[in-house]
Amino acid sequence: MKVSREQMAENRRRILDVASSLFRDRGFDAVSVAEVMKAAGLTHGGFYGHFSSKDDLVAQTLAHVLAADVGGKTDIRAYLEAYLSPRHRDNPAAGCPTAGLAAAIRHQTPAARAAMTEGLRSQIARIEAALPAADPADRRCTAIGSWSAMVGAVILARAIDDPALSDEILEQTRAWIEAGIADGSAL
Amino acid sequence: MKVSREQMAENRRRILDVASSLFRDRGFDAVSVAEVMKAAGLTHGGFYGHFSSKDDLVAQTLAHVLAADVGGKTDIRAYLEAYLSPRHRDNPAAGCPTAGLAAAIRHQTPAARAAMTEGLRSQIARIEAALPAADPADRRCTAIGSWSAMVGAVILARAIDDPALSDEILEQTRAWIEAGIADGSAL
DNA sequence: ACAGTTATATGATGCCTATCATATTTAGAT
DNA sequence: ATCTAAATATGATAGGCATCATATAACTGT
Repeated sequence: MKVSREQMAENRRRILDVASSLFRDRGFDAVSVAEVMKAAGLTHGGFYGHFSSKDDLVAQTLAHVLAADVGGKTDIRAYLEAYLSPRHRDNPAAGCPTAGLAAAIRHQTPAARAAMTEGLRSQIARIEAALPAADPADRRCTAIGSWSAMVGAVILARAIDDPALSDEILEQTRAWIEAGIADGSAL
Repeated sequence: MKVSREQMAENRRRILDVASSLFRDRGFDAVSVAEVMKAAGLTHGGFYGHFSSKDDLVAQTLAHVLAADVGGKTDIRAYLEAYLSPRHRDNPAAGCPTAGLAAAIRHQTPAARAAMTEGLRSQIARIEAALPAADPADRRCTAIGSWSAMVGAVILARAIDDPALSDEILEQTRAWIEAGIADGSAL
């Protein structure tokens, strides 16, 4: 049955929200359109009223979740600690979409790749801004290197079954990044 | 038709080889059992003579490809340069299985996770050994931090559609890691 | 209030794929 | 040489899923 304009907008938002969690949690392929709709409290039929295809949902979900504004000034140490924490590693559904989905984007449509490109660009800028003042070239190098290490560490920590090694990956990567931020940095 | 014992062993090896390339290239889900067999020059029916399920193939493929011995002493600079190169980024099928598959392993069976755990452990050891002598604790920190950054950078570089930014991710991550190796390192 | 439009629901359809059954051929033992 | 068991080929089977068709109901503008 028809619903109000705002209701429909809210439904759409809810679909994108639950899709982003489900995708982060289980990957694009393992989550069916019907499952997303059900999690949003709807049935599968209405899906194509909102999106033209599952690929479209994927792309829009990425744009939605990667646009998630980060508040004001970021405390880089606190961010690092939260990002490279067991808590973040163990909660992909609520965690960083880049860590959860970046590797899968290679197999998605151009629209999805474009969304990830913009997301990455702004994330790098965000980290650059949060870094202690320094030569801008060094700041960018540090921002990119640190972000690569953060994403890589969470992916690796999630991939293995040895809790001690997994914890160590997070902890050592954090120490390594902090060391790189601490010194004057750059070659 | 039946084939010789060695022929069968070679068939099995070829299945694992082509599977490892196909999986790295397109992901576990996007590659069908029939496609793997065809690429190995066989038909789909014989598959279950070699493996008990597709999950079994995935796990054995990982063990197979992650066991790929690395030759002798590694030159860390050369390794870094090759790993963080556009060439490696653009050839996932022949590239590092960790960069290509680590993120997907979260969704695989325990056997697959176990294979990745061992692969990661030995890769860290390999990098530790290749690092310039230093306090062992620092070496381990550097090895883990660097490996996280390498894997993360290739994943990010592959995920985006802007060639310039993608190149920059690789290049800056390389510079960042080299800077970390160069100085006395560690916090 | 009414009519028409439209958001969702219910109910197909058809494809793809993992897995299984059966047939065929030939290596390997006798 | 022959017989048997094993490896692969050919040919189902069945379930899941994206997508589409049609029905229903209720918002919106008049």
